[in-house]
Amino acid sequence: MSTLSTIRTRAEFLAANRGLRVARPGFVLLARPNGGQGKRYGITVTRKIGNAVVRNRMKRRFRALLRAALPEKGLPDHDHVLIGRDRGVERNFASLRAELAEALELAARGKGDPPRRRRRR
RNA sequence: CCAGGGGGCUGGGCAGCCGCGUUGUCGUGAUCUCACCCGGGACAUGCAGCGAGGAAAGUCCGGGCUCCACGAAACGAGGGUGGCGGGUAACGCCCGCCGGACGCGAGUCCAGGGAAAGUGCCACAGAGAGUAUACCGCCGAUGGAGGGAGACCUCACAGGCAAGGGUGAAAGGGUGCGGUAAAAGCGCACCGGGGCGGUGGCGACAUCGCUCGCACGGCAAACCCCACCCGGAGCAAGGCCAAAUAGGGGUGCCGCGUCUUCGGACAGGUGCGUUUCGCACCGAGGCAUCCGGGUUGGCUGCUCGAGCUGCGGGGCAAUCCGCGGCCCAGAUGAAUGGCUGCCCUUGCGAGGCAGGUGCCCCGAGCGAUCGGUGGCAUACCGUUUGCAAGACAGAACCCGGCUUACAGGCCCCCUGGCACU
Repeated sequence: MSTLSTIRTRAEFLAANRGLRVARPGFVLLARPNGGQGKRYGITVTRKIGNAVVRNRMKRRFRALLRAALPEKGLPDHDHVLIGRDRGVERNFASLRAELAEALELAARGKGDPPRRRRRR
């Protein structure tokens, strides 16, 4: 039973940004292989979304989503990062759940939007 | 009942399923580890306890704590505070009181020391703005000119005045009477103000008496003066452990010794051994500065504290004292949650609906009125049902304040008005 762990350093978040990218109305899912670290997740909600109360609530709801979905549908040995979007604030929970399942499936099949940060280094 | 003033409290409730953080003389373990057992530690899991706010916010004051600096201290610089008394660890906070301004009142507001130490400023308007002034105006007693027999009249030249008009935020005390040619603290009364004294009060101050004809406009959130207070930086403070870097390069300054047959020898430096001394290595580098490279993990600080609460007592109060009880977040990409149901509050909509209310109908009664499986209406009270909404806002070392944000609800005291008894 691989336990879910979180990613927490800035470098890991930046690395995830170069992986697969699937955008949904409420959030953007990033997925990237992490070289045998198991399933890990991270959440990013920027100041643009709202004040501390709004951001914290969004993180908690995302965390609840990920804990429910990842053990079954998550990509093994990948880092999963959810980025909050404006429309995800107080979005219907069932919709979010469906969108996450959809996004994970797309990611599993290797389909995603092109990485945002194009060509660097 | 209407309008208003002051103060305090609260900040949705209950339940179910699935989760998170932390604590435990707690239980479990074919797990890992110290070191094989015992035992300890780690990890997982079960159980039990606890788990955001009144502002956790802004980071504006005051402290605790930590490190740094410092001979006590004084003076100076810089910053702050500013009626008086009290509370406090302390404060720029709080309470009470004083003074002023506003309000019919309950009450509210005040950066509220000094303008008689000095400097400075007072825009515009206005004649004049702090050495007062004279635009319009008033007078013209006195002197002058003219007239008249004279009383006196005319002129407004000398001159007198600052009452009235006008300007302004402010015009060098105010009102009234007397006085005068017209005026003026010129005189008087009252009010205001200065000085001296008495009384009351811890005090700010109040009050009374005498006295002075009035001198002292405003601004100190202008400089300034006076009194009092203040060392600096902050939990990314500070402490411990682990890991990593392995000694690279540039520039500047100083130095690079003596002998030599150029192989070395001596002097010198470093390390080791207990030492005279021996062995090994170095024999050109040293210092300063800049660049480059590496680490930016864990534990601790870290939550029991100027703590919360009940009762009793002192005090008008802020608050203090005594006794008893309680343990109440410690996260770190940052726990305290996700979903659902019922209830509560508010708003919007729907159904006349077994209630109320109004009208009608029928019946009874002389009548007030009463009765009805009766009809209609219902905006109001109520009821059923559907939908929506439930504020401001998330601890980050900890306290005491201030300020700002905030849906709704509850309680207490007081004022003015209306009505009733």
